[in-house]
Amino acid sequence: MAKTPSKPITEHLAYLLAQANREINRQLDARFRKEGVPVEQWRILKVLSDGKGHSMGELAEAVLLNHPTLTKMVDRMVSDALVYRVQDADDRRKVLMFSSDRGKALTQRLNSLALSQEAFIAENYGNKATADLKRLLESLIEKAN
Amino acid sequence: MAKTPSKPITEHLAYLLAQANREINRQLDARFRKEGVPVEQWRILKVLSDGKGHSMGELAEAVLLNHPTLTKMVDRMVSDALVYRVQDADDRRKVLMFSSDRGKALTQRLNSLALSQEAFIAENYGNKATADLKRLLESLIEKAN
DNA sequence: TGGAAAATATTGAATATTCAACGATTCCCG
DNA sequence: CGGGAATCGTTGAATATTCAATATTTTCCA
Repeated sequence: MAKTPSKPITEHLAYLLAQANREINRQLDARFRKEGVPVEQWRILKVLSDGKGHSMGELAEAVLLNHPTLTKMVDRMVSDALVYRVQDADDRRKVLMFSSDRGKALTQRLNSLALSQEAFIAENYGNKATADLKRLLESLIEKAN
Repeated sequence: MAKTPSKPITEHLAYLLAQANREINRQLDARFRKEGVPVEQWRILKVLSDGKGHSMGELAEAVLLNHPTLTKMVDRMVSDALVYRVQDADDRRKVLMFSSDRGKALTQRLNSLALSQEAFIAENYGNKATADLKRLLESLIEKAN
């Protein structure tokens, strides 16, 4: 009886996603290095950049962090005067997060770095491939929920 | 002058990858729950399942962990008698990792859980979409290196 | 050949994340 | 209305990850 060669890990979707995510995230992190900001903080700032207050729960969902992790990351950002908390008057269990002026200024610089990465990818990987990939990812995410 | 509405975060490739990765990884983790093994350990076991010894450096690369993290995870797996270390006779700086019998048995159970997830995805998301997505991810990873 | 530089893995300290429990507030229904 | 259940966010302890430094071995070239 022959050994059944199991499917290589590199053919698993879960692995390919992890690998691609790691690589792209690393490149983005490298660009953000000079601002000294992790990618997660950019996500937070970006979500808050609409000027509306967002609750911690909303934020956690949007920026792909679980609650305690977000709480502590926000603590750091408050220390850095990038964001601030306001208790929601309508539902006093909630805390609404806002971006400070300093946070907004940083957001713009980070946005620009992120856009430049997007442009770099589109150029090296191809516009069509990039668009196709995004579409497939969106659809996977939708199905997975 | 109108406010320039910045590109929503959900349109950034980096974000879509992070989101998809998080979701798929969660589902896989949920399946592995009953074995009490994190996804990273499955990757390690899977790479070692060829029976050849793999150095820590090789492994770290293959399983998407950096060296110190891998060292400590391997420590835990050695405690659990899933893997063991052997100093490489040809290059004594290196340590070769091997899977124990217990590790191999666990690997099979995990492989089966992972395959069932793959099947589930292929079914719900579509065979063609899954294949296309994998192809695009492989190509992105290749370009990104 | 000798020895500086590179490669490999680990360690310890600092940092970050997670899990479970908690406190406060709101919801809901009997 | 009253009070138990659910929701929201935070905290503290346990765990995991990362960064910088280290020890060991090999490589290589002067």
